[in-house]
Amino acid sequence: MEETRSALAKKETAILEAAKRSFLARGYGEASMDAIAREAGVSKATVYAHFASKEELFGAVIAGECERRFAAFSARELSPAEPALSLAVLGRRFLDLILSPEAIALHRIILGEVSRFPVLGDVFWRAGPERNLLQIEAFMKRAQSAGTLFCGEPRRAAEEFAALARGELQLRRLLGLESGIEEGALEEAVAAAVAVFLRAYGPQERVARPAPRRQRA
Amino acid sequence: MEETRSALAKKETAILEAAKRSFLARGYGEASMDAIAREAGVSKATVYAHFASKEELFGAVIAGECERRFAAFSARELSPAEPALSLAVLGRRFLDLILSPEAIALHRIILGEVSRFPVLGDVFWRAGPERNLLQIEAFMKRAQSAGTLFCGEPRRAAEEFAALARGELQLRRLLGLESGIEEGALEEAVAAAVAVFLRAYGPQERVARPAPRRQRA
DNA sequence: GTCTATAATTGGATAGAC
DNA sequence: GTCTATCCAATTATAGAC
Repeated sequence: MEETRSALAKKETAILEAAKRSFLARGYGEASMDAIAREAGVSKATVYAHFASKEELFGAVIAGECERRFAAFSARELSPAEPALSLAVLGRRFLDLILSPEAIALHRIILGEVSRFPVLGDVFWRAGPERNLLQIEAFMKRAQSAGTLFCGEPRRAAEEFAALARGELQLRRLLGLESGIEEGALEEAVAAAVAVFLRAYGPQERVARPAPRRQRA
Repeated sequence: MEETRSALAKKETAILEAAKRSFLARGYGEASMDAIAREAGVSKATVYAHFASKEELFGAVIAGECERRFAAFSARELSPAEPALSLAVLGRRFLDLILSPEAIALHRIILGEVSRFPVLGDVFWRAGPERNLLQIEAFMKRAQSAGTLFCGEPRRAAEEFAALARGELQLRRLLGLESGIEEGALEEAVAAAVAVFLRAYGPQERVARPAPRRQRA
């Protein structure tokens, strides 16, 4: 019995793995059930014994991948006492997550297919961006309570921080530009995002700036 | 002769228009040359007389659409004397451009197909985001010269402002969430982006904030 | 250049034996 | 559940007449 269940599970896993590779590499349209079956080492009929259609297999792959990829993101242990440091760690974690080649591939697929499978939009949003934002928001709230950040609504601040950290990096990766990973550039981007965020909401007092020149009345 | 040229141009235009509608609505994979020819009112052979392949037609459509859509964006006439006002106009213009249904559809297609047609990444980047950023950067430079903004490198500031204005709005549209256009929300998003940008780089003097509580040594 | 008709291939899905 | 073999629809691309 266990042997049987194990064998079944193995085949299903193999199919899902092969499907994941095919879909992420080639997109829904170009991935073929033939190729998936071949790569999984089973016949096409077996694939259809486990998944009623190509669309269902696709949905299972994408939903699983969304859940798996974004589950680990957390800001719980970051201390609000030193916002500069914690935000830098948080920003770096965020970028590592959304810029990974797998996340980029997943992102591309979902955006490319969301008009055909509208439910993917919800699934992805809730599993990915929304979860990230909730974590960041929780940190903002703690920092505000601790008196180390002054950012008004934590949710809005979380979106602003995420937007600053992302900058144009994510879009450039999605477009296939600068696939080469420049470690220094990532650190620099995070540092810049933290700097501007703290200029706006940080605790430091700032010196007055020269008043703008005015036309005479 | 003119009749002939006009007729030829008309057919080519009709093909391009039909192809644009098909590709933007259904994506590359699901759009068929049959449907495009039918919708353009010509035979499939005529389509192939003008464009050697489906890929070539797709490339022509996308490149043309990128150029056409983003060409008008400009910040040249915005005055740097009143950064709050000008940034609000600029941000609103930016959002109107990138959130339009046509831009969203174009974005989806390109991200979905860029792994198959890598050149699309460059074409889109240069025609769209890069052009927008150059306009914004030019404004930042002028405002900095005028002494109304203090933002360091204008290019970085431009990316930050664009990121703040975009926030999560663009992603949510791309994912098909909140397709309903809420006019108020747009204005609010722009106002928030301008506010945080000016908190970081604006000319206003700011009051000191209470120092964070510290642990005793 | 344009059309009709068709070739050639591909890919999703299934029948039937085991 | 799994396999082999096959059906059927759709699609890209082209041949040949005008």
